[in-house]
Amino acid sequence: MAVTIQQIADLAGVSRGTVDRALNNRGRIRPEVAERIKGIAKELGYQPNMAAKALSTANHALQIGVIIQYAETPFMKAVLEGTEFAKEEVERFGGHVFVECIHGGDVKKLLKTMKDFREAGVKGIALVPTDDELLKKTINEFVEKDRISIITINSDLEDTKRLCFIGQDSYASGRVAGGLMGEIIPGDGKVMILSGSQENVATMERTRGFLDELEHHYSRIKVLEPRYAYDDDWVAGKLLKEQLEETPDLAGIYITAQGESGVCDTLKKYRLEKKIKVIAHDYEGENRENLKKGIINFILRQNSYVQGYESVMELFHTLCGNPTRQGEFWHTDIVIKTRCNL
Amino acid sequence: MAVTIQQIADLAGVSRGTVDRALNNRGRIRPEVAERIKGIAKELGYQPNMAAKALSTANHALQIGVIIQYAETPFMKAVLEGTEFAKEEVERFGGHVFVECIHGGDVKKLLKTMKDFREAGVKGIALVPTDDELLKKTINEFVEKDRISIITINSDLEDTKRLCFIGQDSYASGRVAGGLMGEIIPGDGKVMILSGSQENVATMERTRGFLDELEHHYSRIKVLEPRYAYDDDWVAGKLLKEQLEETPDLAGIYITAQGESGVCDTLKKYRLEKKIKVIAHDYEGENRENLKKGIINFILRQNSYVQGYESVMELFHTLCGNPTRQGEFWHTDIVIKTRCNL
DNA sequence: CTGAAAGCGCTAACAC
DNA sequence: GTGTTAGCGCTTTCAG
Repeated sequence: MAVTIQQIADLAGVSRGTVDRALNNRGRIRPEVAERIKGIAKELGYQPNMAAKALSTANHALQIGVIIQYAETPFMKAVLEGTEFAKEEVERFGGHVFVECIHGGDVKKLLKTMKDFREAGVKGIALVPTDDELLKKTINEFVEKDRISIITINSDLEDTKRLCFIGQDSYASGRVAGGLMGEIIPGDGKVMILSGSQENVATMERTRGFLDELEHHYSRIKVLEPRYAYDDDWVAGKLLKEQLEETPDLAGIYITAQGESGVCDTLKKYRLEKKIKVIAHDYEGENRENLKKGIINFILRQNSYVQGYESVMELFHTLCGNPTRQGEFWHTDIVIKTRCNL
Repeated sequence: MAVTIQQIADLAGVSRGTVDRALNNRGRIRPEVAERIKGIAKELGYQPNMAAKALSTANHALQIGVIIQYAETPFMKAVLEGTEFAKEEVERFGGHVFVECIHGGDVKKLLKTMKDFREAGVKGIALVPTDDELLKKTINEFVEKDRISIITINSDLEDTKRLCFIGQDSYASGRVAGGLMGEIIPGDGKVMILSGSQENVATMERTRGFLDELEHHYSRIKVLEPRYAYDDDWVAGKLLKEQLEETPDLAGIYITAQGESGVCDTLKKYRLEKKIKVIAHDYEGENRENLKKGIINFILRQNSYVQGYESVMELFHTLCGNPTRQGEFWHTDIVIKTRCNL
């Protein structure tokens, strides 16, 4: 049998209520008593019973909020599937999960939703952030003043008091892309990098990883100057066309951002889809089709579903007294998809 | 607020106890009353509260057993890590998880442990099975007579009453291996398949998937007759040597089973480690080193950790009244590992 | 066959 | 500051 607060109370010669106050830093207790109780709990290896905790607090304290920006994108839709699944699980424990979708990036709406959640008594929030000073401040305020736990999904805000970040290691995934490219194109082939914009941290990191890997292990491959398509299919197609005119013997394309369909269409038009190797990110939407058809050779998946699922479950565990399970950074697997493991 | 048995009881004009008997088929209740109660529960969309269920039954009904055969192998060690993590989570809910390791394959000991678990009051068992008639019978008996839920890990016993199977789709992973090999060796290269034994279903399925993929999409690649190393490094090395004498221009090796180190050592001896591409399974033990060094080009990972973790968590959910989350087959992701995502 | 009531471990409101 | 107590929703005796 696991140790209970009653046992601690008996040993300390106090009541359950006092132990509860001590162990949960609720105040209204003499510091030296609190210390003594904590000592006994530690000695006994006390672990709170999550079922009991959930049962007794579910109706007020087990409320979790999720805020997804860019909810219209295929990628975030997969995140949402994960949160929905987690929602079901949490609600089976008597908790509540509120999911708010935001179209595109809209920090104002994000902040508004955070405040609404706080009013509603939410004790943990998982959100897809954007790099914004006011948002950072608000996060810190929520954590410190309101004791609301916050998790960043997909992109991080490192210099905040958030509980943790769940997402992919962009640099590492870029390196994986580089390693794959190195293997599948000729040793002295030419490679184009088609990126999003220089403001986007994630895609810049991917690019950096890609370059590092090729430089260190496939140094004879020639990597062309990155071009930026600003996540647009049409621009991506156009940039590729221009590149092909300059570099008719192009061997591979690494797409770090959106715009994959534009690339694939252009390749098809020029009948180059079997000749030029393509590596892209995000196993969602049209990418799946293009992978199946063999136009894209590899897709590096972010495991977005897992991000959605784990962010909610991590908050759930935290609220039930189970400390963080993975540390500050929770990097999801870099899953490589080929035509064969669709 | 979620619906509770009390609400159902009120509506049906009976007591909580009666509702409990009806909803959990405990008998000692008039059939027509039971039906009526079930009807009301359904209408109301009743979902039992897992926290309450866990709290009230933890000490007798939330006992889970895990039996791992071949526990000495690196692969199963990873499975064990997953079960240990799950164990902690379950025990935080007041449950109990007993883990029994078996050295090598030992059905007698497996059966003995199952019976011990049953005596101890265990209500769910996750086990790594071997294909054995008595084991199958015992599983069915446990499920039907003792109402103990059973999950098979890693390899399946399809024609039994087990709750589900958690493991990898061997055929699919073979196909992925084929697709990768097709990309990284020359279009008309020669490939060797180094397998375990013809009795091992999983490795035969991998081989079948590998062959299918190459035949359909890389038909000019020449696949040599499979050789069987019986999971032995020395034999594997020897078979490779023989193959190299017959086929000095070998371009790739697909290893479906154990014996990878033997292959890598031989390749190093002949200074062929950069020339011949190697694809293997199981990201554990020495394979990691050999992948890092570039001797192995790709490892297809089984996600053994996940298998261990999810098997226990699935039993936990089942015992807490949450129905199966994934269906009869729960195929874990086929994770491709390269030097870059170690 | 059915109802009543105790209890699982923890929290929170209320006394003192 | 500290103790007491009434729940949270479900299971499980024990009466009837």
